[in-house]
Amino acid sequence: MADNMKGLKRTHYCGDVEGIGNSVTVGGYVQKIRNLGNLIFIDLRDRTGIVQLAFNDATDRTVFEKASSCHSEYVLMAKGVVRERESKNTEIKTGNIEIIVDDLRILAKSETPPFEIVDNSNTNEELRLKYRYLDLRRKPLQDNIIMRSKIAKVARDYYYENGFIEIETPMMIKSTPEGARDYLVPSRIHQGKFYALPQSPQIYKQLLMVSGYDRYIQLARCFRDEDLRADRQPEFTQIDLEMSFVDVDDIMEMNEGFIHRLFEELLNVEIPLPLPRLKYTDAMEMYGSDKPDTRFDMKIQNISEMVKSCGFSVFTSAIEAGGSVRAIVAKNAAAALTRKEIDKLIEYVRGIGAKGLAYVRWVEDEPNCSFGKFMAEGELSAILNAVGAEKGDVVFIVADKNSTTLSTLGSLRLKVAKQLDIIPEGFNFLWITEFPFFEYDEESGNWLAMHHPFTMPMDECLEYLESDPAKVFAKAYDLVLNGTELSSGSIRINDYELQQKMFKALGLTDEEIEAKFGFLVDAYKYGAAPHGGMGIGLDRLAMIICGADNLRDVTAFPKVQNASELMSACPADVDKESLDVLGIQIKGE
RNA sequence: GGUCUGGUAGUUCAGUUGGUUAGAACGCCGCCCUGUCACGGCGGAGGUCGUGGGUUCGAGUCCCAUCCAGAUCGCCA
Repeated sequence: MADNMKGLKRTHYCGDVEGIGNSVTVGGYVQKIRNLGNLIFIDLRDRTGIVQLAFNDATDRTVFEKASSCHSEYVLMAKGVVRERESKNTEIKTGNIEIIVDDLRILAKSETPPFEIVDNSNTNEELRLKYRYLDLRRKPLQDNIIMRSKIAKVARDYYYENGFIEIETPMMIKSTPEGARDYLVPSRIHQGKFYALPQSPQIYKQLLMVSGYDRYIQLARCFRDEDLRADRQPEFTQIDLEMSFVDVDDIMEMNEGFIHRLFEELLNVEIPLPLPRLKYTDAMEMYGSDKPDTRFDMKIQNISEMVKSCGFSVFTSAIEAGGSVRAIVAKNAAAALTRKEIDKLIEYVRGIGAKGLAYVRWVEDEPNCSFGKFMAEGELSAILNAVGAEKGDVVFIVADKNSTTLSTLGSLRLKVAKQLDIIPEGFNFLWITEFPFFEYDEESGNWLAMHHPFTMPMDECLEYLESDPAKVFAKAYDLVLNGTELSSGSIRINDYELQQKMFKALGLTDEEIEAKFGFLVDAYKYGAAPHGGMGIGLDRLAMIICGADNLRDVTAFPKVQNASELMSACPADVDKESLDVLGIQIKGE
């Protein structure tokens, strides 16, 4: 039987113990025992840190015996007097003191854990996830979870102070088949019908604007039944907000204020405002990505003009077909990128859809060029000169249709930068603005909405809505941090007539409109102020602030790559009776 | 869904060309130790080599299948 804590009340967290001569009571887990025979030290750990308990000849014999019976991860409460350590430990906050214990309670014993609870655990993550409740005892993980809580607090503080109202929207909603796949929820009283878990509270927050709540915020749980990534979990949290009587700049300004405060309060980092902005089209031209990592340069350069009449048919035929030839320059990379490394990169770009990769590796006096024999006298040096390449650099060139050229070089730019380890530390924010409204779908030959169909086109684009969809840009904006899309938002259409026009432009019939968005469209018949908003990915924000490279490290109970959770082993089978009640039959059974 | 990588004591790993009793460190257990903080010393236990087939006189090692985990592309705002 374990002891109880009768008569004891915790006075300090382990990491906060101080004041030589004070009588203190602490509680925590046994991190480490050093038993020297007639002298025992126990490192006691709680979420704030570690304090050393000491048991020696001044200690009561029963207490001493009890201390010597302790093992790793036992849960203890100890009362005693703080005194100075004979030799200090400079590694920890409480390293100058220890507690001479006169009352020790073993509140819970522990089996030897399947892995050691230490800061630098390199235990296989699979095992740690199975015993997540033990993994969560480790300080690095506790620090992340606590940091995440602080982010949530700053968000609430900031937006509340700016007049936002927190409103919960439903978790069980109508499935709206657009974008990602929904998780469906069956119901006993509606056999054959399903709720869906929200991919975002989008429609509800717009309705809240129709209802006049003016400024809404929610730390909203969202769900998407898609494959996972390091920065993608099937359930995640958005700092979701919506504002009325605003245009693009108002929303950006409000959220820049949050970013600034967040980094100042939590990391003591000053983020200069306003945050830089880049139009979508320019981002694609320069970085081949709508979420460029702008912590390093290596911009994409268009050399189509220079090579359109050169002797290399790969270049010329790409241009003749309406495509382009573009290059990036990896400065001082020739030594690091050997032929073998470059061959791997060529293989990589083929894997992501490019036909090939031309390169110039300038390591000796004469540049080594993969297409040199096709170039006339002076052509190569003209190119190198134009892209700003010097001895020691490597130039990569892709010739293809524009979208492939840009996306390939965009990915390659990131890959090469990581490989060369030239990405500096820091927090680099960037707004991407003026997204194209429509996206041409080559398969169906239709123009599809790039964002959701309630996004407001830019004022000056309205006239092209029917005549020239390619010229229509949206009042949509993404916030990018270090190459990660942190947030996405837009101004919504608040005009019923315009919304109808928009649906027509997207080729939706009245029946489809009614079935998909009936109640939302109807709501706008009754008047809505101009409004818009965005959702900031709390998980991704936490990941970057904590310096983690995976969402699992900032999520208390994360899912693994196949969307299952290893600790509880879910999803799981349910018994036949439960399915019968729901009127569900599993295919093949 | 495709491609790639990994799975050997509790943990992290090593394991030669296929060869007889599968090793190390940490952890764990026992004994000793009064100033440790990676405590130290002596001793000990601990393995269905992910799983199932196959090749072979013989498989941790080779082949096939499968499960689990990760990375990446597809997918995804």
